Amino acid sequence: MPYTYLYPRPALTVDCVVFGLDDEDIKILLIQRDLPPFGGQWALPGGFVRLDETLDEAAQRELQEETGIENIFLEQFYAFGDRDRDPRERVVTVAYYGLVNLWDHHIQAATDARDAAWFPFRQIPKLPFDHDKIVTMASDRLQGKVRREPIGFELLPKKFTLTQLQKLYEKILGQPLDKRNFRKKILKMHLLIELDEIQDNVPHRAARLYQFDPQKYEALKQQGFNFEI
Amino acid sequence: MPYTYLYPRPALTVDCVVFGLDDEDIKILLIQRDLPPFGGQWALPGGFVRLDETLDEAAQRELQEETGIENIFLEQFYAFGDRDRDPRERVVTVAYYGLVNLWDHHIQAATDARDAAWFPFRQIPKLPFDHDKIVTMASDRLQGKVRREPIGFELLPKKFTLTQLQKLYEKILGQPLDKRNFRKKILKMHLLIELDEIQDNVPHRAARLYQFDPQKYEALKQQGFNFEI
DNA sequence: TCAAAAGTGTTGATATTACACCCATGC
DNA sequence: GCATGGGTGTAATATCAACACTTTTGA
Repeated sequence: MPYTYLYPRPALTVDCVVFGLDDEDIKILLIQRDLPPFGGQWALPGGFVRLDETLDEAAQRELQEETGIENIFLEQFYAFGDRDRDPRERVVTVAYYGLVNLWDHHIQAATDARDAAWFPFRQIPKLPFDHDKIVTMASDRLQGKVRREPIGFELLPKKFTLTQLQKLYEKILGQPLDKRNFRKKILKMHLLIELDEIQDNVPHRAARLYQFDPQKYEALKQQGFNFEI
Repeated sequence: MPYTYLYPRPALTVDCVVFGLDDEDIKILLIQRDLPPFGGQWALPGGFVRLDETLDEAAQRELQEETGIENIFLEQFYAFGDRDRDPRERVVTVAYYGLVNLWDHHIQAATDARDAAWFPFRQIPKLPFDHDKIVTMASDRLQGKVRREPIGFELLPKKFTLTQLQKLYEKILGQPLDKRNFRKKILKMHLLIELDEIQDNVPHRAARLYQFDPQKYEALKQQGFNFEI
């Protein structure tokens, strides 16, 4: 069922750079392409935008279809439109970055993908198209975002310790942080609710648990408060 | 000469939010649409992306065609893809913001536009499509950009005074800055070359002229220097 | 009693803000 | 001599970076 237009149009796709965190390295989600071009190669999940969905919806859908991951934090960051970025024809892609923790999200390959897997960020294979460029830019944007907006909390369980939070920031920012200074800075923002609970079943002194207070954050933001780590 | 595809495609356009500075307010460049939809209304310059040009090229071309402004600083900032943003059909637009000074760039209406004109930023008419949203987001992005990258210098003549520079930042940021602190901060960066020249033909004490040093900036940036005002 | 991580303050350096007067020039 | 903008310094405060030991707990 062909579609005809008066003028030629580029194809429009979305691509997703999803960063994943577990106890170790930061990882990135790739799929093994099933179809040409670059069949068999590992690449970013993504695909064509349909007429009945927004760009954000297209990104969430493609991610779900190709990797099984649903309903995660995804933010659009750039449209890549170089002439020859796709060997088949002119394709413009709108790129998203996302962030998930690896405990809550299990991947499974599906549509158009033989396989889906997490790769340690420093050991990503050479990617097809301009996906290397997309990944680099996504990483930069994520770092900026995570410093300026409290999105890191989405990766932790509801109740978490300050050390867990610090480790998370160290992994995303790729640098160690001073424990005392980190705690001072975070607590001074008054965005965390100190709970009357402590860790359970740990083979050492149990740490106090905290909870992020999104309402407080929204309220402070109204007043011009700037989150910054 | 119709073009046929196997699957339907959204149309792809670019739109430009160009901010202009002169001695007074900050202004924004609009065109009066000649064709439907919204013929006769003021809107952002922009148009369809061709197959043989990158997104950046499309933005520069449309701007040139519709307003006569050429070869300016333009940066892509977001793709807008809501389903009903265009009443005709599904159109995704990649939006750019730009910055020019009003002395060097004279506008003239052309293709698809009856007229082109600068509107004071606070007196923009109601715009069609989702152009209001695009303008708001462009303004936010521009402010972030101008604080973190020395793009403000592009708006001044090659040789400028510190007061000119300060006035420029005050207009873009929409807030007054302290003269002594501003000068301290700027000079401490060592990005300005102090010239042996002073202003000419001014009815008061002539101010020293400075010049921005882009090479120095690139060198410092390599070393992790962060421009920030 | 040992291992493992939790928790906690101070100090010096640096950056930020607020603020007011004299200077040079052209008219 | 006056109007106009040019140019300059300091003190108080806030922020940031560096740094090490004691505490608690379970095994």
